[in-house]
Amino acid sequence: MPRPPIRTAPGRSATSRALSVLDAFDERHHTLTLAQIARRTSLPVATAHRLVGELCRARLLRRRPDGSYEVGARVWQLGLLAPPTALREAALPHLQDLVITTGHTVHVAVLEGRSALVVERLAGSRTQPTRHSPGGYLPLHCTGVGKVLLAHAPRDLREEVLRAPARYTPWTVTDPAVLRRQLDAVVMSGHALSTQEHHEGVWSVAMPVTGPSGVVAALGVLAPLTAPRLADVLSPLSAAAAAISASTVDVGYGVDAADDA
Amino acid sequence: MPRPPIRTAPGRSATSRALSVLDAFDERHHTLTLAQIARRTSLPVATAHRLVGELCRARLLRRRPDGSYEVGARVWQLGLLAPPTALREAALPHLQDLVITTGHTVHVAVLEGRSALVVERLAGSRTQPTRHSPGGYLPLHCTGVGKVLLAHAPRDLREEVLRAPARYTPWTVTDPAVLRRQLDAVVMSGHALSTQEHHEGVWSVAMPVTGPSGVVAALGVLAPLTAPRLADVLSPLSAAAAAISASTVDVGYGVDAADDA
DNA sequence: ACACGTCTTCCATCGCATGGAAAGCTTTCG
DNA sequence: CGAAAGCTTTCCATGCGATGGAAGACGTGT
Repeated sequence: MPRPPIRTAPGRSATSRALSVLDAFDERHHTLTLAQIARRTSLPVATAHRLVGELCRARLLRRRPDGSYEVGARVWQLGLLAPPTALREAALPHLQDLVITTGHTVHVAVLEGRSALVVERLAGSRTQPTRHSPGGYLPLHCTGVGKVLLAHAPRDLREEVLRAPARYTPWTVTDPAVLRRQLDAVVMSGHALSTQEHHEGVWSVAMPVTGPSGVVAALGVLAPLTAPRLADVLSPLSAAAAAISASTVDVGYGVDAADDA
Repeated sequence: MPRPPIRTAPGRSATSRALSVLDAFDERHHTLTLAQIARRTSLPVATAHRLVGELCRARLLRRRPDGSYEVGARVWQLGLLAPPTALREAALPHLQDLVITTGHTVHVAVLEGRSALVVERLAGSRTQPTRHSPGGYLPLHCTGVGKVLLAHAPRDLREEVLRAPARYTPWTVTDPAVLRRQLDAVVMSGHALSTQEHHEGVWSVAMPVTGPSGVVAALGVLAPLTAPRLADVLSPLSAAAAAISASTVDVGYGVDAADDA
């Protein structure tokens, strides 16, 4: 019997569909069943089934004994080649120093789209095993690291972000004019401040980490409002930022080696 | 003018081609140009160009200012969802303890195909900033961690690996019968030994890390031949393996939460 | 036993991936 | 300085293979 013509593909390319399967996984969904993947990607089950099979063959996904799927170790391996890893390696020892000297939580972030991507974060008290926000995003306009990155970002991105700054707390600054002035001050002074603008009861200072070609990341310290003076943090923060900048010089511009077949 | 019929696709699926582009990147090639990618994947330049464009749109690749490509931060983020990350987080504090008490280099590895995948590695002397073999592979038949993993692996994998054990040093054991006996001993004794079987001048001991459903990883200590007695290492190694096993219990079987659109 | 949800296989249709060709561009060399 | 070599990008006619509805197998709950 002739089958009625299939409603066929919307417009997305074959590859983009396969990749959207990967996007179905996130912090809250480390493992998914086929049906869940189909729903979350809005793909027909049959199509999802085929794509998932391909991704498993490429080891980007792994089928678990119970039949569900998880992100494969291959992705982790590939991720080690991405820029955040090199920065993370370079920064880690200095982050530890900074945690020890300040006693507060510290983190490093890079500019990623219209957000700050947290590359590493170390908690202040060693009692807590570092709930890992690494991999998470922070807003650019109301966090210390975000302001540093935004202040040194291209003009157009800066203006785009200032167009509609989201409010997180009663203290969040949402006036573009005020923010513009703050960002100019960040460039001048070399550090950025945020006081309860993202989370109540928390303030942060951040400074830029520079590479061969300008600012590549931001280093920030988080402290409770009750914590003493900014002055106590600025000096070690500055030292750590300089140290990371120094060890980052030879990172990122790596191999240019011979060609290959 | 009518174009001669295109030689068309060999047989690989569209998706597999796109993914093969990712495989073009490795430890020695953090950044590649379009032409290099085309060569390394054996794809026509035009095809590679289109695929690379798609991967960039999905943020799995990033175009660098100089025009070349690198693995994108998105891959790093996805990699954080993969099993090795959870294991790594759980193991790290205990690895540090073990490094301090033994003074030697330690590492954790999981079974990946026919190799041991190194999940984390910490150097003994703090002078060296840990050349990161994380992400690298070790052979199963001639390393401490490899033997532990192989000894607890399914029968068929075990036999497959024993079929043709590669020689790395004059001390590498390549006799299947001897290896079989060693592996049985590993299961009985709870630890595996390798003396110069992989690298000359280095011996290693390893023990299994267990999860809810058997052995999930191996914890190993590397030491120079000149280092003193095995007995000095066994006890702290055992303690660390137990500690990691304990904190790994709730890892891997995570969210089974509500469904989703 | 029936209803429901999941996973898997099958296959007719036509959308879109494909790759040769040519143009624009930069770098290297004589 | 002009030519040559290499890299990147765009174009588009062709037909391959991605697509998704349907049906069957399986497991589970009522």
